[in-house]
Amino acid sequence: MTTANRLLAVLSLFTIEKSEWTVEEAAKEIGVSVSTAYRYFRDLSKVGLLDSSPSGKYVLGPAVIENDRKIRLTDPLIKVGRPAMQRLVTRSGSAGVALLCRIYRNRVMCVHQEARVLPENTVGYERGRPMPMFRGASSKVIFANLPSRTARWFFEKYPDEIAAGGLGSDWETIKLNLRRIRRCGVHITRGEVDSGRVGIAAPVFGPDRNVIGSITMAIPDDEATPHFIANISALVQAAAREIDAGLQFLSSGEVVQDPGQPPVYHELSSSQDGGTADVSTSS
Amino acid sequence: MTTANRLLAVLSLFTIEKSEWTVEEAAKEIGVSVSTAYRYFRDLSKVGLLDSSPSGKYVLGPAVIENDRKIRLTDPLIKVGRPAMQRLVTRSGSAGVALLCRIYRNRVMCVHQEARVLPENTVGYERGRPMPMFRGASSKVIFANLPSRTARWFFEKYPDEIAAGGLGSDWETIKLNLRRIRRCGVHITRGEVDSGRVGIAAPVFGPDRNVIGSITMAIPDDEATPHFIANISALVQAAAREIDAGLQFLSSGEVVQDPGQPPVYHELSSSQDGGTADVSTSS
DNA sequence: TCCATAATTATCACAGAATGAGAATGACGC
DNA sequence: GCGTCATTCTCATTCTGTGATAATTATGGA
Repeated sequence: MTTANRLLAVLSLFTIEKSEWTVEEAAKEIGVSVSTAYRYFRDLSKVGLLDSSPSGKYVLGPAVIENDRKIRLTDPLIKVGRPAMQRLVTRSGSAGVALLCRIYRNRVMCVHQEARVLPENTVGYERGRPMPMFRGASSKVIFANLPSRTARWFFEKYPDEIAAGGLGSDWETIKLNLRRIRRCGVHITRGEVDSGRVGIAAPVFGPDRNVIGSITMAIPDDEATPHFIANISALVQAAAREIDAGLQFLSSGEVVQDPGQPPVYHELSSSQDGGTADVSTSS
Repeated sequence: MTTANRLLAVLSLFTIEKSEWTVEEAAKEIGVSVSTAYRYFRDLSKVGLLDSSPSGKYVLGPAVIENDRKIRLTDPLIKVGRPAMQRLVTRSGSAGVALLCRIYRNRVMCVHQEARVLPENTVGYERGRPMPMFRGASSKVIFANLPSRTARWFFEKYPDEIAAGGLGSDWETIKLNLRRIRRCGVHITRGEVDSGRVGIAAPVFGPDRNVIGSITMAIPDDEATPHFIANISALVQAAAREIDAGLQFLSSGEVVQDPGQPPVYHELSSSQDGGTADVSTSS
């Protein structure tokens, strides 16, 4: 255990379940003396990552919120994705919510959401909440588009979770299911994450053509007529292609220090396979 | 410079202006060898605070977003403030946005915002953006309610900024202005932060009766009739008192691990001075 | 306002851990 | 497949973080 590790371990102590720590608690948990723990807490507080609340309790500090804003404003995926998502939500005419997710250490995490009506009808894929890789449209569509050896690695590490997600128990079956999802271009699930919600997701690819995340519309059950779903599937796919293109553009034209005026994307990316959505519901 | 300090300094390198760093750049900037910088980057990436994007560039990582969610879900101020703000926005009938701000190292920062229509009409007090202490209703109302010696300390450190904020150049004048704001209970500014917007703010006090933040309605200019402002002022004050009470409640009944059902607050806090708003516009 | 108690910082000798340079490995693009 | 760049490994040296206690500073109650 190095100093840096211990310092960061302190930061990792702060969870939703236990969001307040005293210096002594943390010292015991990490395994350092109280003196050292105080130094850690002081240094972390100095940069705003921690904040001391009354009576010696510490909590996560304002720098976290500030850093979050930095990400919101600079992350290429979010920067490119936001306008695409706004268009998606508007065009869809749905009361649902659009989600932008990305891979995060064997998990999937929502990094942005857009909706016409935002009274926080909290959805399972809440922003910042790590979600499993094998449940829900947003996750599965990513899983299906991973490089095959990566998918294989997941299978060997999490066979039970994959089976529980309804993707199969043996590698051959799984491979078939994943290919089907990949071929389809979108993936649709019903009530896997939130009961009463249908998720329609398409993969998002980075400049190197590897899947890096997904974009999803989560619509209420009662909107989910076949026709509406077909419509949204096309829109979701179009948005995904739009984001792909935007990311590619950003990574090529490296001169993106101060985005004087946002780059203009094709209204409907007419690239190779951005055609009609091959709708199919999978358990 | 200690190890912890250098490690955290690396994290602080990542700003909106320069959101991508290579290991070598950072090594030079911090003043360590490349080997060491790599260790730092590795440790920070391991806990998700950094993330390596292609071609050796690093950016802030997903743990930042995750931590932000932890704060949103656990910070007492936000937890208590959110429902109060939703009610405020609904009752106000305004197309404006409600802001919850808190003190942050000689600055003021918005930690939550609510609105009926959320098409991101970005307001100056954007969530996570540190703002000056002497401009705008949200800031000034906090400044005015600081303990007098703290206010004095600010005066000695930032006399020019205070003067620029229209609060006076000499301590006597400033003291009078601050008292006036304090007495009034709300503070109203026009176009100080965003042109075309009127800010109506009330202070929020912690369990120890010290000001810890403020709650604000930022409404469009054309809504700002005297009658409407009077209305909103009362609502903002009510919301502030509601939050005070909620914080007090939380800090007393420490048994708030799993909030089975949210505590119920008085619909309109009928406490000591929660009466009519003494509306007055100041520069 | 004062004191009592807890929270936090300062001190300092020593152990041990971080450091830096360069080699070795790994990844990636062409 | 090769060349280049990114990243990790190795290891001796030394410098820095550590821990126990003391000193100081908040904090809360009477």
